[in-house]
Amino acid sequence: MQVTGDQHLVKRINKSIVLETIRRRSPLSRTQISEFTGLNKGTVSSLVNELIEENLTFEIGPGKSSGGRKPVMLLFNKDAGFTIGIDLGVNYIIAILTDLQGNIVQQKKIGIQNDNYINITSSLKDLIRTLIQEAPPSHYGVVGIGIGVPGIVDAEGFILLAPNLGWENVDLKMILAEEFNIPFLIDNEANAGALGEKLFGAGKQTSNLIYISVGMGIGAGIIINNELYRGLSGFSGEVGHSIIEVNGRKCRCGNRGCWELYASENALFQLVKSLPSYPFGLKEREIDIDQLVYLANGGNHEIIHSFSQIGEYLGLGVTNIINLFNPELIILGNQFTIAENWITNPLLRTIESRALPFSKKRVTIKFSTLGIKSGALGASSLAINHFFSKMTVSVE
Amino acid sequence: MQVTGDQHLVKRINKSIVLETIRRRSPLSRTQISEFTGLNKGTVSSLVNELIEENLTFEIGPGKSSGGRKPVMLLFNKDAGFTIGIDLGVNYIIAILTDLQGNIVQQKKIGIQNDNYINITSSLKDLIRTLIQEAPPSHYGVVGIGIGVPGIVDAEGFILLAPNLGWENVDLKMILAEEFNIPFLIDNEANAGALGEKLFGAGKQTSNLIYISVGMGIGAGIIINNELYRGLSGFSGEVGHSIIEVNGRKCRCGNRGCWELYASENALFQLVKSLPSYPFGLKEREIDIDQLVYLANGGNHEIIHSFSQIGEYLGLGVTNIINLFNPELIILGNQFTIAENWITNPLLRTIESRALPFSKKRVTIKFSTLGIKSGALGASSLAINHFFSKMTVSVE
DNA sequence: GATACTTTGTCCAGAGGATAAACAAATTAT
DNA sequence: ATAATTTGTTTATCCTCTGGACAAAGTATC
Repeated sequence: MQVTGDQHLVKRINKSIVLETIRRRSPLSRTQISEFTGLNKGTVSSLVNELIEENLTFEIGPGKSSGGRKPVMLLFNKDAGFTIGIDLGVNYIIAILTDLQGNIVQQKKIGIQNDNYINITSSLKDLIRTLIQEAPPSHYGVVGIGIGVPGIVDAEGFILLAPNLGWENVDLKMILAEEFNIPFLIDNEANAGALGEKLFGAGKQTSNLIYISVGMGIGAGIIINNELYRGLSGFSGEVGHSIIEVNGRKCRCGNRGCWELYASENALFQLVKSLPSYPFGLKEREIDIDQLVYLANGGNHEIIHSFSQIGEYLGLGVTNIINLFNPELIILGNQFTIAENWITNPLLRTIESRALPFSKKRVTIKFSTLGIKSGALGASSLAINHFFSKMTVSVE
Repeated sequence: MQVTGDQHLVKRINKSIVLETIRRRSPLSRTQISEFTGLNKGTVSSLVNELIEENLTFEIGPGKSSGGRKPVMLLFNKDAGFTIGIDLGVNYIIAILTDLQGNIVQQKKIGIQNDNYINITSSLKDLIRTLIQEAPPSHYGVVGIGIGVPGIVDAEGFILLAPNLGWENVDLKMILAEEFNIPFLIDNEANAGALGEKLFGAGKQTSNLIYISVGMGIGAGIIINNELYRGLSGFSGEVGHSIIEVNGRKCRCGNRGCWELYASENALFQLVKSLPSYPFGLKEREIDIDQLVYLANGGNHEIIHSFSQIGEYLGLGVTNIINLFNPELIILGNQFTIAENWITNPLLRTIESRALPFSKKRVTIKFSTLGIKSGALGASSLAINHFFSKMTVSVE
């Protein structure tokens, strides 16, 4: 049984369109909505009034006249509800509270170094509890909680495998739903990141983009026609395990020559450990990407060369992605972007010399600008998307 | 300005649904359509009557009673119009005439060995002219002409590059439209093949599939959520040029270590030429894939081993595709499928040992069953799709 | 074979929502 | 002060779907 057409569907479609228009273009007047959408003035009027009753928009008073009666300007009510976005990292949890436009109103960060499963879930619950309490009063309250996980998550939010957390087959959603009666949206952190960039970051103007998350491993989130592509079981984008060297090193995934063996944070650390002057006067536990960037900035040629080498390998995989998808936009995100200055040139050089001319010509490469909160923001955007998708229909 | 909802949209949506239901499930009765779709009986009745007036369906008389009045069975009128599908190969042109269900009613094949551009377009026109004349009389006539081209084609059907034909920037659509006032749909042969498999072949039941065309080069057509994914400029799927060997052989695309250097028909020929007992008593010009399969069937171990080696490399690229897309179904098509018996085992073995467990578990690998006409059928399906898409809307 | 029950497909009144046009209110231009 | 313009609401009309009534055409049962 499918979605058939009737008057209610028509109304839902048009109400979606009006709400989307207000979300994207407010402040604006009813007449402007009518012009932008092509809907009749009367129709817009009645739909807007319903949206006002539902607390999703409100009037902020008269605007400028253009030679007649002054328009009544409408604003999207971004404070009608709030979302919580959580970036569940390997060593940390970042949790944010955002309004419906993704503005951060509250944030927490805690360390979870080598913590076990019980402690992590308990910390998660604490964070969520606190943020819910700190949420300003609003009509819809906290409408959803998004969580980005460094691992393989299926379409229902079930965590199949998160190697760096040591998790396997964890139904995080169920565990959290015991305490909180709020929709949970759990997804791979690369998927969350892609959506975040699409809604709030460098990808706002773009309907086809690929977000490449370079951290300890490599993952990718694919947005096609403004929608996240999830593949068959919801865990596409395991691009870190594509083969770029047939007889390359062994990977713990069972394969050989996987891209992330040559181009991730992990790969960088391996490389750095083999350098003559390692450990550069640092204690071993202090070797992390921030320190390495610091050393590179200080002029350490060995480190600079290492970054350059990893940057080239990064470029190889990005080239493959460009050739395969022919995307408008590639956004590089996660930890490794800290090294942007040291990897940009080798990265772009590799792409320039290797990618197919046709695809290369129109693709843009950007680094994420959402910073350290990009993962959490992406997770929030899962929740925001979910909240609006319930009241939204589109036609093709 | 977007698509807004009104009564006409409702009607179009429901008429689409009814037509789709008839196309897919006929013969069936009005009541059955009502049950399948959830539409009211009266609504179905009036929409079906319109479809009958438009010659897209017709009544074939009473069906079996299930304890009451006999239903009037409806059939999709597959002969309401016809399409022409053309596989523009490197050495040949295959042209077929099909009904609206993709049944072949007429076919032609000609050789175009090393023919120049003028001769090829003139041959194309001849073929089209002939097939139009041979089309049975019908209400809509020839509703579209699809052409699959071995090269890079943009979203408007403009041929950017077809190296094996020696074509660059050819506006084939315009050239043909001079003589024929029929919609032309021109696309990469892998895209056409993917659509063909989705509509008529091994992919009927599947909404996410990838068709990999292995001929002189390798291309792929990607179908996501029942739709062809075209990327930014309409020429995604240049998967043959993904890097699988960082410092591998030079490719004429400018890159190194491209997959198709190791896994295509071309790669096989290179490999075979380096064998000790080459040319196996054949004249050089007789070395083609059919001959090699023939020799392998005759027990030639060197050839068998070559097939096996190419099969393994094929498996490497297929593994990458599986890891990246996590598709439900992979269909291997084009010339190389002739060697199915000799490459299946090494191919599957490689995938088995290399692909990520999660993705591997649910993917199915098939060989195309549409045979030598698969390209032309795919091209026809472009035209059929176009014909119905004009009268079709869908809601999400 | 007569009667009751089922199934099919059409018809019709009613409902919901969009549209165009009329209109009132508010503002600028002359 | 009057005319013209712009905004947003109201109203009459149109379109399409829906549910229910109904006629036609079967089957099942006694």
